[in-house]
Order: sequence, then C-alpha cells, then structure tokens
Amino acid sequence: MVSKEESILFSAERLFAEKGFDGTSTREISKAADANISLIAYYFGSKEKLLESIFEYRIKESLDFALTLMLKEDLSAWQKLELLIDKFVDRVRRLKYFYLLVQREKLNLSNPAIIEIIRNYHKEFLKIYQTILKDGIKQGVLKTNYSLELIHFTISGTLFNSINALELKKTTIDFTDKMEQKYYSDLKKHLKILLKHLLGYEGKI
Amino acid sequence: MVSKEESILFSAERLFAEKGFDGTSTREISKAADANISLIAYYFGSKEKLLESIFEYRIKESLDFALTLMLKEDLSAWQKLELLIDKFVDRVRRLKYFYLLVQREKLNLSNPAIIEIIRNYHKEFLKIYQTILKDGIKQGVLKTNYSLELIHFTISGTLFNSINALELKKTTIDFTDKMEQKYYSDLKKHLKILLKHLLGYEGKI
DNA sequence: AAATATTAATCAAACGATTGATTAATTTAT
DNA sequence: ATAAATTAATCAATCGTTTGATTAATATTT
Repeated sequence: MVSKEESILFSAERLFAEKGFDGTSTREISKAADANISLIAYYFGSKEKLLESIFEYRIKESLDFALTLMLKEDLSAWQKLELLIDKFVDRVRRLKYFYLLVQREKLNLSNPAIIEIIRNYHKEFLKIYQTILKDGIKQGVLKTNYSLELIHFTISGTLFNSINALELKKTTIDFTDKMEQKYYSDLKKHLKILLKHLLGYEGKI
Repeated sequence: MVSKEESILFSAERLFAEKGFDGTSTREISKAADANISLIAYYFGSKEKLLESIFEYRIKESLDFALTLMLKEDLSAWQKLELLIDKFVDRVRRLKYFYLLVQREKLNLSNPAIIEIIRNYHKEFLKIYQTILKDGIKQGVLKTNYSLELIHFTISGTLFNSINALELKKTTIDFTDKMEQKYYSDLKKHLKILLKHLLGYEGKI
C-alpha cells in the first residue's frame, strides 16, 4: 500500500518526466495520484517544492549506491568500473522517469535548489572516477591522465541518448523483451569499450 | 533590420530554449520581440505552430551544411570526419539556443511534427557517417563494423553534455574568451579521439 | 493623375478556460 | 476528544486565442 503522499510523489515524477514541470498541472497530478488537489500543498507545500521533494527522495538512495561500490575492496579497478557501468545502466533503466526529469532540469537551470543537487551529484560522480582511477594506476592496470569530466560527459551522454532513443523507437516499433535485453547489453558493452580506450585498459572486457 | 515576424521567431527560439515551451507565455514572446501579441497568430497561426516554424527554419540550412561536406572529394575519409566534428561543434555553438530546444523536444515527444523532423535529422546523420565510413574502408584508412548509431549517440551526447555543462559553469565562474576557446578545442580533440578509437583509425589526429 | 478599392501589418481590449493556491468544513485515526 | 488526513468549493492571476478597428502601403479603376 502506498500512502497518498507517495502516490502524489510518484505520479508527479512520471508526469514531470513525460510532459515537463510546466506542462503538468496540479490537477493532473492529483488525478493520477487519486488524491485531492489540496494534498499537494498539505504534504509538500507547493508544486515547486514537490519537484524538489522528488529529487531529494531519489538522490538519497543514489548516494550509497555509489559508496557501497567503492567498498568492494576485493575487486580490481577495472572490475569496479565494469560494475559501475552495469549498475548505473540498470539504475537509469529502473528509474527512467526520474532520470528523464534530471535531463530536463539540467536544461532548465531555473530552480536553484535543484541546480545545486545536480551540481553536487556531478561532483560525486567525478570523485568516484577519481578514486577508482587512482587505484587503477597504482595497480598498473589503468594508465591515463585523461580529463575525467570529458569521460563522464561521454559515458552519461551516450547512456542517456541511447535510452531516450530506445523510448522513441518503442513508439513505432514493437520491442520484445529479448530485443530490449540485447539493446541494453550492447549499450553496456559499448560503454565499457569507451572506458577501455579512454583509460588505457589493455586487458579483456 | 529584422521584421516583426523574424523578431518573434528569434525571440521565441531563445525563450523556448531557456524556459521551455510550456514555461514561456505568448505575452513574454511578444514583449521580447517588441510585437503585439496577436501577431503570433497572424504570422504563425498559433504558439504550437510557431515552435514548428522555428524547427523548419533551422533545419533548412542544416541539411546542405552536411551535403556540402560530402562533396569535398579531395579529402580523405578521416579528414572528412575531422571536418564534420569541427563544423558540427561550431554550428551547435553558434545556434546554441536552437540546439537547446532540440534537446528539450527530444525529451518531449508530444508534438508529432517535430518528432518527425528530429527522427529524419537523426537518419540523415547516420547516412553521412555511413557514406564516409564506406569510403574510409575502401581507402583502407578506417576499419570497423561498429554500430553507427552508438557512435552517433556518443558523439552527440558528449557534445551536448559538454556545452550544457559549460553554460552551467558560466553561471558561477567568469569564463574569458580564451578559456572558452580552449574548452571548445579540447572538446573537438576529445570527439576526434573517440572517433579514432571507435572507427579504428591509426593515423595522426 | 486622381480617386477608389484592396491588402498587409499592427493594435488595444476582451474572451473563456485553466492555472497554482487557499479556505473552511468534514472525515478518519489515535 | 484531539490530531491528522481528506474533501469540496473558491480565489485571483494568468493562459492562448480572438475580436474589431486602424494605419499604411499597394493595386485597380476612372
């Protein structure tokens, strides 16, 4: 059972992702959540704060997702990178509405609280690369002084473009589970190849 | 001198890019364009059709940009790819508002006419890669059977992420012309390195 | 050449509908 | 009985669009 509060949050997340913040009315949200319109103000304060609540909700679970990865000390630097790719792709796939929303807000820059969250999220990601990379160089398995920011732009850009394109394809072509599965495994492989080249890894993928 | 019609189109392009279609009111557009609000309906029919007009206007000049590149038969396949990168980056930089708008509409999928334009644009781009690649393989300078679509996702994803991030950085850091120049030349270099790896080019960049 | 008719461009004002938000009343749970 | 959750009704503000009128430029007729 989801509470009305959660129902509003999840419905808004999907609608904001699909139609944009300004393209979604509070009445639409309340209808989708099967909740009275005034409950938005009751639980979240306003439509704007509802959007911020969505980010806070999703970001919270996102932080330790990366941290737990770093603690797996039995893995090599390259194995960690592979795991990072796999987990990150799965996560974006699972939370596709939220990450659609993130992409939208990245273009918007209108809500300062959300800009700050995104900025921080970006910084955290670079830290993860940094840590793994340092280990990798010490282990002698990675050799590079490539710009981590450019690498991140390439990885996340490829990931989001691919997933968005898949959703677009789905509107005209009937994708079976098997086809979608292959699409995602091809994508993961491609991302690993990119990292391999950019970080100078010479082992097997 | 720009006509009122052009003034409306350019103002709307900038506002739609910065604040989104739904986040921009017709009154805002008319104010920015210094034109009466009713001129939107007079020249374009509606707010929605104004958006479509912006796409038609920009797409028109975009098509022959790619075609003229293909006609330069004195260049090697790799030189064509380098030129493609350079020109494309310059173009996105010059028309940053329009390409912001394109990114927004890629997430939206609500206007069928615009979806079709974007879909077609994507297809044209793949054709360009295809043609250059075929030449490159024949010339023996490129060797690959890599997915052209994944390559395009990587190139355009990196490009857009980088440019968006630059705009975000500008809101806090004071970027000089020199710094921005370096940012873009680093980006071009990075995109060429990506292509080099993915297409199996072994010459100098 | 002068008078008339037609068109294109622009305007202020108003339209009905929808927006996010709030109120006060009511139901439900503790 | 008190507090928390939910509701229907209502608010002022803004939305995209349309209206009828006016001006200036162009085309047609006399």
